[in-house]
Amino acid sequence: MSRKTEVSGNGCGCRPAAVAPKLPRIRAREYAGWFKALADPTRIRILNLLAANREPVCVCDIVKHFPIGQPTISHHLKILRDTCFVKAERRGTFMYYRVNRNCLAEFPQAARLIMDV
Amino acid sequence: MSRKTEVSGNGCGCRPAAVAPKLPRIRAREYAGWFKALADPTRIRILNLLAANREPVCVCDIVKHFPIGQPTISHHLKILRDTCFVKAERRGTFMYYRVNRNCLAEFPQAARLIMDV
DNA sequence: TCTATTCATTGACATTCGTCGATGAATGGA
DNA sequence: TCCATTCATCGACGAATGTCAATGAATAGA
Repeated sequence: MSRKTEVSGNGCGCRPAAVAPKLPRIRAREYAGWFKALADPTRIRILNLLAANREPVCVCDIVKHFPIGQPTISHHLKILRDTCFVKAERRGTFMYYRVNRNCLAEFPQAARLIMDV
Repeated sequence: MSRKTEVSGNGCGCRPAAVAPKLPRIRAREYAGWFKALADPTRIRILNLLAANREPVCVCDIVKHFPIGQPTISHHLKILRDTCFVKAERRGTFMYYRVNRNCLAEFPQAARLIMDV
């Protein structure tokens, strides 16, 4: 019996085999999607602006606070909408955005699952 | 006095001006860096594997649980090291990695600052 | 109906990212 | 000293990302 075919999972048997990750691939991809949506300083500050305003804010008022164009703001808002970090509602010509606090509230739970506690 | 030069911050004065984001640009960039480090399913599962193992795990044992090559695992580990999500320690030829639980513990606080609560 | 305003979408571009194969550095053992 | 093993780094590649200018869709008001 060669050393290559040993039992414990690693070649030499000098240390215990490592436990596999417990988080399913599907959920890892879901969490990664959430984090990816927040992996941009502009999106974080858009979220923070919406959170700092009690009332919903329309896109043109968001644009005023950033040095980037309106299409880019719309692009970021779409990403935040698709990950349900913000909600949108239209009033006439305007689109009013507000933060979805429930969504961010799930972060501690996600952190616990990743950290296996 | 034209409507363009009105006082309240938006052109028509029909709604209150939006409050600016409170989170400083510097901190937004810092948080985005943290989230970016977690914005990949493989890195999340590497973190979860390290968390599921009480003892530090060497790179070759990590590699066994993923369908990607060792250089790519090393690349991900470097990103997690640079953002201090994991710590490394060498023992002879081996590099042993373990999770840095303090770092993930700061997430709820970051979430609160972003959400302005 | 026509015009102005608000916002989303498209297409393009440079940059960044995830992955790989190849190679290099460090360590331990023969 | 030489070799085997472990891990990091480099160079390259395709895919995804952030940004913009231009355009389109929807709505309100004249």
